[in-house]
Amino acid sequence: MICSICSDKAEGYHFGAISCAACGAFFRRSVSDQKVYSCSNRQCNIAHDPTKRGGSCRFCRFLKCVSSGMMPQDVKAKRTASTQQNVTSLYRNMNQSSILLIDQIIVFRRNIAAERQMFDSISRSTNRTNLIISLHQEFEMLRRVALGCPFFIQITEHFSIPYLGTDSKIMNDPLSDLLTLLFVFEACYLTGVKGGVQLDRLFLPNMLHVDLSEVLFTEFLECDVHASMDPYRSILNAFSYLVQMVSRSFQSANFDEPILSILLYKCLTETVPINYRHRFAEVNRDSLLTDLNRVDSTAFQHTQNIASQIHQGARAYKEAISSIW
DNA sequence: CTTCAAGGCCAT
DNA sequence: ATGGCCTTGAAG
Repeated sequence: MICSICSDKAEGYHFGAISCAACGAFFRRSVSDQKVYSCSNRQCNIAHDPTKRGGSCRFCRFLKCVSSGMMPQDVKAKRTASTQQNVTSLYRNMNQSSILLIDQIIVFRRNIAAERQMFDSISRSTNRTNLIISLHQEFEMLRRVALGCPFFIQITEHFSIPYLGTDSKIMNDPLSDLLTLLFVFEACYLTGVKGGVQLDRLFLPNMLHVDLSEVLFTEFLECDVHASMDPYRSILNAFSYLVQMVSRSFQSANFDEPILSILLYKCLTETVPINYRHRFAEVNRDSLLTDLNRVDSTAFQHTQNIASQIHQGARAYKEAISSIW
């Protein structure tokens, strides 16, 4: 067997890909230390070369690891090993309605994933025009799926109908705040899961991505004509914040689906304007969170921290995006 | 029991 | 920072 990253002799699977121990160790360090790499040409040769030590480009090596099938989620999966155990004991500690709610959220996220129009280019960066088009598509889809989903209807029932605006107003109604939050949530989750944290790259849910290394991001900002630089400063800040803070937290917390669902529910219900909040939703949320705290207080702490980061990130993102919407 | 793969350690 | 070597835990 040969290593699918550096073509050296492989010794078996590491984090989901056949690789040598060295590339496995490199990948593990990259993820667990949350390194950030950058490279201007992005197609360096990664072949193993015994004559030089540590010579190859880290950005490209990591990219090769990911594209060869290594999964950041698998780092720290085994030794802590609590994931599966915690999920079962989490379910044991919950009442039936909480379990049903979590299942609904899991189905909800899967429905969204199934409905989503994927851009085929996983490895090609986007430009602003593509970004705007994909945002419109994404928000239309989120709106449609969300309003067909019972738990979403429940938490929004006090305001959803009168506020169903059209595109021009989309950033100004409470529903779009929820959709923005969904979008930011999925973007940060994916960025963590796909190793975008190391690549300084924000993955959007439909697999477009935005590079944040200085040169490439400047190109992104300048690729359309009428670019007075000012409004785009906030785009850079917002995107950087999402990658550097929220995606990182997602990656290190490494939640499984039920805990992700609890986090999402917490974020969504908190995004509903305070005088429109649904009483049952509040009760449900508190119940989910106390159950989580009882079973896994570390994960509970993470949900608290990440939730507040997501709220900040969604605010920054909304501001940045509305300037180009 | 054995095997596989993850994390820790540490000389380089 | 790297990668070889060792220990550890889970799965078969």
